[in-house]
Amino acid sequence: MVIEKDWVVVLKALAHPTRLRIVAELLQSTKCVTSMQDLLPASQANISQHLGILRGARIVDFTQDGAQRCYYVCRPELVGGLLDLLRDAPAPPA
Amino acid sequence: MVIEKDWVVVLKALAHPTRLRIVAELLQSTKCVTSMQDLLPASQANISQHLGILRGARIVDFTQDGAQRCYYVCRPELVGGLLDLLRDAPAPPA
DNA sequence: CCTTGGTATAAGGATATTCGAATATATTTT
DNA sequence: AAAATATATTCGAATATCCTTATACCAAGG
Repeated sequence: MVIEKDWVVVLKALAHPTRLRIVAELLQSTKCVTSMQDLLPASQANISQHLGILRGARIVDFTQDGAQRCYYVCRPELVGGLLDLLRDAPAPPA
Repeated sequence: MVIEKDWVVVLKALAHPTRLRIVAELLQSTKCVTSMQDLLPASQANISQHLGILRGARIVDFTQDGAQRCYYVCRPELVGGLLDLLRDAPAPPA
């Protein structure tokens, strides 16, 4: 199997607790940065930094709505599928 | 959705080109460290370190066969599923 | 027991991530 | 235009990751 460099970028972007929570929330519904502050224990600057990383991995994108940016997961099948697999993965045999 | 800390450990373990190649190879067939050296551009020590990380994430395990350790993916549905998703994921809309 | 082949670990320096603090930019409201 | 709101960026320090080198461990054969 050929490993694409892009895959590592995606995995690295998701391999952080805050970013994984962000995409999980965004899968439920699109959200602006301010409303994410109410859901996550992170500062505005930090959330914005994480969103920049997720955007760099082309996992999320946004639509501008006045001063707000409405973020959404731009590859929902991929991200949703990954979360499903992780949720349903049986614990490894001890 | 509740984000398990374990998920991040798994994602982090896979978010490295060498480790992703290791698990892709191990999905094909179990392999010992020496034979992985022929497949990957990495030193024995480095491969061993990566295997240690993958083992810490409970992604791989091994059976001892004399002096050799026969590594295998201990959660093939999870790892195989992740690779399938990445392979089939449509490029994000430009 | 000594050597050899297979694998793991320790130590170290280089590089990358992470997060807070401060600042910048853009948009709306007054 | 000034103030307030929403978001992004820059900088720096703490921390983590990565890889190389050297060394240790362990099992089998002689």
